[in-house]
Amino acid sequence: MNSEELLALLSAVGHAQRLRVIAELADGRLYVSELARRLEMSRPLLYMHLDRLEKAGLVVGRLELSEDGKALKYFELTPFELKLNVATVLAALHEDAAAGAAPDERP
Amino acid sequence: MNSEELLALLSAVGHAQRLRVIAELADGRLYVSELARRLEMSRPLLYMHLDRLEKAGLVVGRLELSEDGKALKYFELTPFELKLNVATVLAALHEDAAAGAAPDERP
DNA sequence: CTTACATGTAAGTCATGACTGACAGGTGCC
DNA sequence: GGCACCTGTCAGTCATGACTTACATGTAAG
Repeated sequence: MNSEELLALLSAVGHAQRLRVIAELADGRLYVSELARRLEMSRPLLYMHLDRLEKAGLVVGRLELSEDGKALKYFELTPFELKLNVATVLAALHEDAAAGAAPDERP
Repeated sequence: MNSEELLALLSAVGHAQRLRVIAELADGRLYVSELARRLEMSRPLLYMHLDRLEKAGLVVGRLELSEDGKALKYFELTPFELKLNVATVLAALHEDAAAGAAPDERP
């Protein structure tokens, strides 16, 4: 994991609203409108947060057709586990340097 | 750990510059001006980042007098370790709710 | 055909965090 | 005194993230 991925993850989780989104999805998947109602949040705003979370790999969204033909966009949590300490930070920056110095594994 | 503390921690670490600060301090403590030079960052800016890190409990600063009487503000890393997953998030939000509902442990 | 519910996005506002430059002060050294 | 260091903070700019309102689309049910 490089620093870009690490930053995406940390800055995604490091926001009060997104913390609530994660908590709400912990019980199981939900579609966007329903989730917006539960969190009392406007849908466009929720979209942004879900975008952020999805880019960080914390949630995945899937558009589905319900039995009665309605389109519903379901989001569910991706299991994640990160041990955050000094070593993690150093490793991420280290990986950046390695990638920058040697973009390809073997010449 | 409640959500406020969790957010402080995550948003503190979740920034490229502060990642570099942490990495630089990993080798040992440094005083502000020296740290600013190494990171090629203006001192006022560095102060802000150090503030943020200190409030999150990731670093501690101590003003010391060198042998020749110069005042130096040394910063050093505080060992930290956080396991970040869904359970952590839920626990933090849970703690908020508990504190809000029952501010005192026993009546 | 209107109501109700869903997705998706564009446009614009607003607050905040990130950053700069300039200044105040203090000490030691030549 | 003047230079070379340090600490600390204020005032201001700038970019970005967070947020709202409004609209376009589609389907199903009454």
